[in-house]
Amino acid sequence: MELLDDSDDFDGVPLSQRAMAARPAPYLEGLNAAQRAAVETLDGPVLMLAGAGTGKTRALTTRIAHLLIQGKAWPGQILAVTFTNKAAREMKDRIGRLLGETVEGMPWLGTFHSISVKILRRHAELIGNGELHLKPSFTILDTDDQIRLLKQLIKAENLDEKRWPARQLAHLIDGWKNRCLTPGRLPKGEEAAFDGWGGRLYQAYQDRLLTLNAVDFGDLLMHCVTLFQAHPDILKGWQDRFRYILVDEYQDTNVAQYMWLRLLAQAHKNICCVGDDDQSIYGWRGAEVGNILRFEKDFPGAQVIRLEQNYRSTPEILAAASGLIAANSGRLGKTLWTDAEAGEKLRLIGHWDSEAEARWIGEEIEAFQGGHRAALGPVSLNDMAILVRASHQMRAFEDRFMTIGLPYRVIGGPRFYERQEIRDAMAYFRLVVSPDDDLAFERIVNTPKRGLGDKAIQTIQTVARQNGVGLLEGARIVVEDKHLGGKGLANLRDFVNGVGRWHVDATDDAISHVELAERILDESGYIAMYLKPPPDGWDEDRDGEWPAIAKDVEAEGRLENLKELVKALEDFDNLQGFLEHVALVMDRDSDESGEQVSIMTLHGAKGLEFPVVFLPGWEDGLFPNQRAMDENGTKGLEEERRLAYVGITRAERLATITFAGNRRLYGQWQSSMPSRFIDELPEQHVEVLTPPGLYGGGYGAAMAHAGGNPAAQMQDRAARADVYNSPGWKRMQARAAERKTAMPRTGVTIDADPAAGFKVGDRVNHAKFGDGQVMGIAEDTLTVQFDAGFKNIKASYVRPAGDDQDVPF
DNA sequence: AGACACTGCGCACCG
DNA sequence: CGCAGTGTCT
Repeated sequence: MELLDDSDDFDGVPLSQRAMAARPAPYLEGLNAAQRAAVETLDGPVLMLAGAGTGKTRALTTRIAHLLIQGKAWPGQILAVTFTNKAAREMKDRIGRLLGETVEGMPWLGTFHSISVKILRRHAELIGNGELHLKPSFTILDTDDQIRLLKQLIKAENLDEKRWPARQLAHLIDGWKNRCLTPGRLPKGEEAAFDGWGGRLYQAYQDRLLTLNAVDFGDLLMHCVTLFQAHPDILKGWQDRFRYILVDEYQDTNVAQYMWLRLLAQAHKNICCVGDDDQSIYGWRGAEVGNILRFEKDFPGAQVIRLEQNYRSTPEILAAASGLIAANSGRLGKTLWTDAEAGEKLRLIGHWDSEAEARWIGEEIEAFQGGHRAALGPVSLNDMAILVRASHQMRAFEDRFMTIGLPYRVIGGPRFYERQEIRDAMAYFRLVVSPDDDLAFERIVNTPKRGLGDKAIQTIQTVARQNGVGLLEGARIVVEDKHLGGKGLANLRDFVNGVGRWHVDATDDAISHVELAERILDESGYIAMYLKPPPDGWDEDRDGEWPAIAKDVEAEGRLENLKELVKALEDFDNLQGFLEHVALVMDRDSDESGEQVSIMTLHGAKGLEFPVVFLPGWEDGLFPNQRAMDENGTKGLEEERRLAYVGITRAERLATITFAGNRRLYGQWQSSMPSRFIDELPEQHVEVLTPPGLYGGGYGAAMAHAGGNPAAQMQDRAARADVYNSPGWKRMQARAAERKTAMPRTGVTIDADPAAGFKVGDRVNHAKFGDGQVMGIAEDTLTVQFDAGFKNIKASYVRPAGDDQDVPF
């Protein structure tokens, strides 16, 4: 087959001639020796061990620019793989900047998944089981679809969904796919997983995916590998094409990705892998640190280049991080160093509970922002981040920051395209584009409510199966033959006709795909679902059009998201192109507007940096995470330690570690011990803070004990336990216990006047939402109408409007 | 079919 | 605690 005929691979003029004539290689200036070696060692296998903050991305992008400028390869002959879309985007930007122009001609710079899709689309018909095969138009299922599908299969086998949860099976199958184990390749022992049903259900799932013309994320990699293995000629074509291969975050590759890379690199061995074994934090989802540790064996003659000069952090931060990670075994070993001047020690502080922790961090952030920490000067909110171990920790901060009106942004969490309304809208688009997309049909046939319940769906399914057609076509037959009665039938007819109409529209140039999308969402009644219905007796002819008002704040947000979705369509030529993009790439909306503190998980923070970093929740069980340790023993603990290392090394100038004595878990208060990682921090680089004297001398004294004798604390865990057995600590616990028992579980507040004297109609002020009016009162919660809409808010968070006093707390 | 109450379960995460 | 999934009622 002809592989080199694609226009997208070779557009753009040879960069080599143009750029080389003009300048002698200014892009190499300012690189240190190691970086320069990493850039200039172009041929043969190279392992770039790049510690945190050592200019890895710079080396990588410069290397690509160098390849292009030296004329070693065309843009279309370089394969550059990243893990996240964000990383891919950033690399594209930076290469563009290096070359002084936008490089549209790097078609093979992307994530493992996006590149795999491109490859698979060209050979889809070769993926199959003999009877069925994929079509190039295959859809990519996300986790949600995957679970729904598995649930159906488990049901089909008459298994109890409680005893065999689909989630668990999904996990199992993902694990197999991560290791490139097709159903046929499962080792004997493993197919018996899931009480003996594992192998069988896996096979059934794969078959079902084929009939749906669909793949899941794991398939993208696995199918590529099996394709390459079964068709040497095709593999050869791709090997010839990709003359140079670069891989970012190599320590996070799993077995499937490793096989994928090896197959592609085998022929010419021009592969450059970049990674840091100390930052391997994805073992729990199949990443193999072994891949990076084994590189020199896999690629004999590999050159290993170490990037060890750190340009990001102060010596204190580096020393603390290095001291911590030294406790891990089996490292490749790196010594980060910096010539930056001395900065501040890491700070360590304990708090009574997670709320106190959030409160304190909030105050610190405000103090930094106001410049009240002289050493740093005023710090922008954008330059501060809170990095948590588990996402549930975020809530305490959100609550607190909301209360004090501190702008924040949560990074991670449910992503844009995972939201219900987006997925619904996408299902509409999918069904319009591919009428036999049964999963899309199932998702939206009764959304909005069309009076089609379980029974109606079953009828449609039966009819579809009898006629050997998809569900939409089945529904059409149901409508024609009137297998259904009453309202449901009429609604189903409208629905089927609507999809038919839109499908025609989609192939018609008369209407743009953006307009079409709006039309679909409108005519389907989907938008109306989130709008206030007109009152009874509202007559459009007489009263005019009922204005579009969202039902509530939540609906308002959803409508906003839908608007954004439609707007995003403008960047594409048609719906198909958009759907393709969204399945893999669509990120959450990143409104970069204004100054905001970032809150994110440690996993989400990898690759980022902030001048000021807060690391809350350093308690045994939470961090290191109990489950990680239970399930993976020492390996799990070491991965947690690497995560701690990643966290500390995000900080440029100041890192603050905090822990709380009590934390709510599943709604229950639990007390906990400070993290064992705290013991592992080199004491000379840590300053133990005494918390503000909220609780009198006892607590302060206890902390002073911890701070005054760090050595004792370091050497002997029992000594640290002493801290928490000190009289002050005990007094505090006793007092808190009193408060807890006084705080009844029934939810009745102790406050005699829970609504704090507010009555309906009062004007109130809230730190974040501004002025509003009380519309309703339930116990201690007020319903307040702000400019931003209605909010339910605890009475203690608002104050009478115009009252200049601080929020009572 | 749809609304509502009740019960049991669970926190990493990117494609 | 918050959610999703189930059961019960109208």
